[in-house]
Amino acid sequence: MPRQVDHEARRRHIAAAVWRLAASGGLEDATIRRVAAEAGVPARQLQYYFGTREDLLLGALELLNRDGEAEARERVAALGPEPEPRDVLRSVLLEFLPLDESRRQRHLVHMAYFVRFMTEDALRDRIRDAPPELEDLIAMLLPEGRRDEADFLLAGTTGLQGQMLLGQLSAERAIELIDRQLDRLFAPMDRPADRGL
Amino acid sequence: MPRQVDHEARRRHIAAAVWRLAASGGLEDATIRRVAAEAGVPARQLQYYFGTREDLLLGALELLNRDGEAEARERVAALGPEPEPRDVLRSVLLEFLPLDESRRQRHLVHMAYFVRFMTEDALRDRIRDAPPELEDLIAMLLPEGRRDEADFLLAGTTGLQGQMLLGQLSAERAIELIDRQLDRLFAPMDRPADRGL
DNA sequence: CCTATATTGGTACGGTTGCACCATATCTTA
DNA sequence: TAAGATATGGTGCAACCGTACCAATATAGG
Repeated sequence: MPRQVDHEARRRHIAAAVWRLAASGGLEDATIRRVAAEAGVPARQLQYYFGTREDLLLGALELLNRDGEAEARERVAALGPEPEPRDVLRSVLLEFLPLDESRRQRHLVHMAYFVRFMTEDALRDRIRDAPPELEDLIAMLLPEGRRDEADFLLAGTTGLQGQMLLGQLSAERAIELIDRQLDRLFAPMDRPADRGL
Repeated sequence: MPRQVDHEARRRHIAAAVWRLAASGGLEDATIRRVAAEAGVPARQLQYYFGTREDLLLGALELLNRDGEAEARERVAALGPEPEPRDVLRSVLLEFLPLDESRRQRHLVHMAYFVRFMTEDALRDRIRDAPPELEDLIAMLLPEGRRDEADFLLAGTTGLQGQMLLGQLSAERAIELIDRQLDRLFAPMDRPADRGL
């Protein structure tokens, strides 16, 4: 057999080029030739490692998500051995905000894929399976597991994400808004649970 | 002078074709030739009424926003002469949800423009001026004008919009979640304002 | 060493893109 | 009616697109 090459590494290298282009100009900028130039490899290599352009975009998205989940898990783990539920929840929510370049680019790329998510059935199915567990997790971390508050909390966080990406909202303000909601939801229970349930 | 033509009507007719294409396949599907075919006019006409493709996309967006604002104002006005603040607020928030085909298409198109909003400076400036007044309005409609709650309420609503567009959330559930938040924020004030301020 | 095969390179093709350009038609005003 | 501005139509061009195809290379197993 001929030279063995680390496929995973090469795919990741190419995928990173897709991310950069998609984040700055949308999916339409991620053409095969442009991605190849951005990655510094011959265009033919993209064909070899990903196949068609559709496969390239899908593959790049999958790698992005994998990286994102790993990063998120890492940050939650960094909270220590037995973290407070509130801290875990806060960490999970903050994962949705573009607080560093890594997260910013990731969310930017997700936005670029958004329209395709909605119209192309292949993508649509893939996304409709994951998120219920996320809402479940948030509800579990909330005192008394208030589902309505959990759902709106998550929605609010993704809303803040959008405003931050548009430059309408500072990181400090976004975090402050989330902390205010957490203050309320984790408030001492010596009164009738302010209408959240 | 020659035949006079209703420019505004023609531009709107063409813009509607842009919306349909952008809503179903993203901005990259809104090529000059495709838009022309969708609108049933020669491609040359797009050049005449909009100029370059960039101008076409910008013009189509502007018409979309104008239509959206008009529709929203109409629905608020339909509440009657002296509506309750809560009803006005609810109406404003529901305007962000894709509750009918008109709003659904409008928000879909906005998503298609999203990445460009973030990167192209021309668009970026245009969007950074409008929204503060919206948050102000919401805060004003809220009892005691709690700014933090107002901001998070708007963020939450746009978050629900995204989930609905992805088919993850039903209209009923989204409205229910908003109404729960309104229940809480408009709750009687016989106790110390549940930590919102 | 040698050969089978994983990997790379380069290119060519049919199709589409945005746009500039030229000619024509149509109608209002002078 | 003459004329000139407004509006329309069609075509051509250079650039780019995705991808199929063919050749060359390099290396691991025999």
